[in-house]
Amino acid sequence: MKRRNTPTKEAVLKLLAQSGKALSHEAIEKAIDIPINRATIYRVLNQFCHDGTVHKIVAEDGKQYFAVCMKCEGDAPQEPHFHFRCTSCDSIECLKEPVHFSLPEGYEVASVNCVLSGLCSKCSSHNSTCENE
Amino acid sequence: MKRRNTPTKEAVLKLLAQSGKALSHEAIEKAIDIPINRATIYRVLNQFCHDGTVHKIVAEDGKQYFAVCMKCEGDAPQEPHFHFRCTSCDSIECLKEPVHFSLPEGYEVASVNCVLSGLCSKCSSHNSTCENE
DNA sequence: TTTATTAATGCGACATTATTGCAATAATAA
DNA sequence: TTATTATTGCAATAATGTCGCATTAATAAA
Repeated sequence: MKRRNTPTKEAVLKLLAQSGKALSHEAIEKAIDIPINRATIYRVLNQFCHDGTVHKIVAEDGKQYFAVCMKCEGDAPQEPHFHFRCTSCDSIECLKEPVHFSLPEGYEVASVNCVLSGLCSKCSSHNSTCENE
Repeated sequence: MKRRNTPTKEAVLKLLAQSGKALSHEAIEKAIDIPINRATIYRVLNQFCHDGTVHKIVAEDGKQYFAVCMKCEGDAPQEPHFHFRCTSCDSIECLKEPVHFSLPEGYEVASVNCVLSGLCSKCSSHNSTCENE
């Protein structure tokens, strides 16, 4: 199916790229300057995923987050990497850290979903040494 | 809050232990011989998690799966490990493979949720060499 | 520039997962 | 045997994500 350029797609992709993080549909809906329907956001995001522009992460909260593929070089086919979810500022970021593992005989991996949760550097330092902003 | 032994708890824990896998509330409800309400299953499972008897995994389908902590020795405080979700037989198992990673300065990890998806050895061999059962 | 094609969108409805309040039940202590 | 209160079932609810359908609009064709 041929793609068309629309304000919606541009806005979503721009937002994802600028934020540099993985965002939920809700975060996108809030952060974006034009009103976009929830169903549309999902359709756009899934299309991006299908086209390889964006990748999806499912966190332990069971929600889907979407991030551009990737600040890094970009030509390599996107090595699986860890994601970090800060439970304080509720954002998810892609880590440089690649995911390494070995599997028992006969197993075939199709996708990798690895999320570490806790406090990012900002929030952990806030908690220990600073006041909240 | 003090715990009480009930047929429900016994049945759920026994099922999880016997299966050796991570099960969803739905799988538990189906597999168990006595009828148990969905809400009750979740409450029991979350209680087990809280008590450290069971751990929770969230797969890329966004669903929660629960597994006993663990066939292995059991005295060590349960090292984070990979989980494998077979998309064919739709089961999740704990892998021996531990999760290793390093984090940027200042980050603090509270929980680890790593799920690999694909075909387990049984299903991948069925696909390539055998008929379906 | 105008028209035709069909991808994209908004809306409402829906399926699913998970949680919560409340009254009834039952496990344990007294 | 009785009292206490953890546990359970039920119904209601919140939230996430998907789908069908009619309308709109991006792009190609005339």
